Amino acid sequence: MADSATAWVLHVDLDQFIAAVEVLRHPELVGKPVVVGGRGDPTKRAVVSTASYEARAFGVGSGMPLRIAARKIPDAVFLPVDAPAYTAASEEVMATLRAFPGATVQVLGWDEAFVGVRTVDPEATANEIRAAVLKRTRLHCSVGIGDTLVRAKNATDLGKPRGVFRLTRENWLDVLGDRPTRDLWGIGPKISQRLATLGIRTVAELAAAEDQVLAAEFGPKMGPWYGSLGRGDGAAVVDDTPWVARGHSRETTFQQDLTERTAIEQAARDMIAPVLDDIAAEGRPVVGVGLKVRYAPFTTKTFVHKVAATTDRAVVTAEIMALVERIEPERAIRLLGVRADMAMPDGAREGHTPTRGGW
DNA sequence: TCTGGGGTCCTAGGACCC
DNA sequence: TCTGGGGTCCTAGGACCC
Repeated sequence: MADSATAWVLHVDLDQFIAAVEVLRHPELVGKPVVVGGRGDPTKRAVVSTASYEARAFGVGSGMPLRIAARKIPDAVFLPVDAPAYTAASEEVMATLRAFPGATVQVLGWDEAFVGVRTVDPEATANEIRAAVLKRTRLHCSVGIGDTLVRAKNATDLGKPRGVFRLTRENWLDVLGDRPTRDLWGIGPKISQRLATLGIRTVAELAAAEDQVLAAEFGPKMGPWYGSLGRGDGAAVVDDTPWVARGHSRETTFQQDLTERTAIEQAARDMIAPVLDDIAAEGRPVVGVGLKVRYAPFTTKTFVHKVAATTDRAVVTAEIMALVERIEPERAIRLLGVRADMAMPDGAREGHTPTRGGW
């Protein structure tokens, strides 16, 4: 009874993570506009992974084509994506979080995680975490505090950079009520547009919308789910059960569109190998395969096929190559993707949301 | 201005069965 | 000639996230 601490959800999010990692090992880049994306060549087809705050001041941000970024900042520093370096930095950050006494850590990506804690002063705990991460990794982060996962996640942006912000049932609508629904995690451009056709434009309007109305437009699960996002409701307990991948894939956008059948087949074979390596590393059988093809300029088709459980690389390869046969040979190919899905073990964590499996 | 790569989950519709 | 009701499985497509 002496313990008056209560359970809180913290959302820890590194500031400009990828750019920050690059600046750490290239100290001469401090204060410069740094743009990380693709192979670091702004004349190629690729997009920005992360831009430093200096680059963002010029209007460059994630998802923007590198060509456009180069036009906006001709003398920016362009760097290639170095996934192993970011994975290593990420593991240091996550280890720091897990070392926190009593913390439950649920990783969401390279640069963010939910942390469940019991504390009387969540702001103090958040700042202790920020200090610990900075000390061990020299990386700055921001922390959102919430009484649910959704509220903690939405709070983080309000604290950025290098800050802390708290969102609870009490202040949720005061802070976010007048904002567009697009600002919410899980509401993208398409859904916010469809919501607008129902007369729902703000977070407060979404929070007040009836499940029945939302279900009629978006389906029995997604409709009510969007309503709960508007209220910030949902899970309040951080779940650190290990995540089990559903499948693995590779996809490639060609610098020049492919038109030759043999070139397409060779590209597919080249992409299958690393997928099979990923799957072999998990030691689980393949139960489905898929193929994605983008016909230039921008029409995407997918083909999927269930297969009897197998660990035989030749069988999986043959199944995918059979899908390749369905590509229309007379059309130019801009993108090719191959995928394999694995059998799920008993007791694996269920996905809870459409946004991302596992939270 | 021209749009990456790796994931996850939901919905609609057709096939098929009883 | 007109044609039920419920259920499951599968495929294709769409939407979102980092």
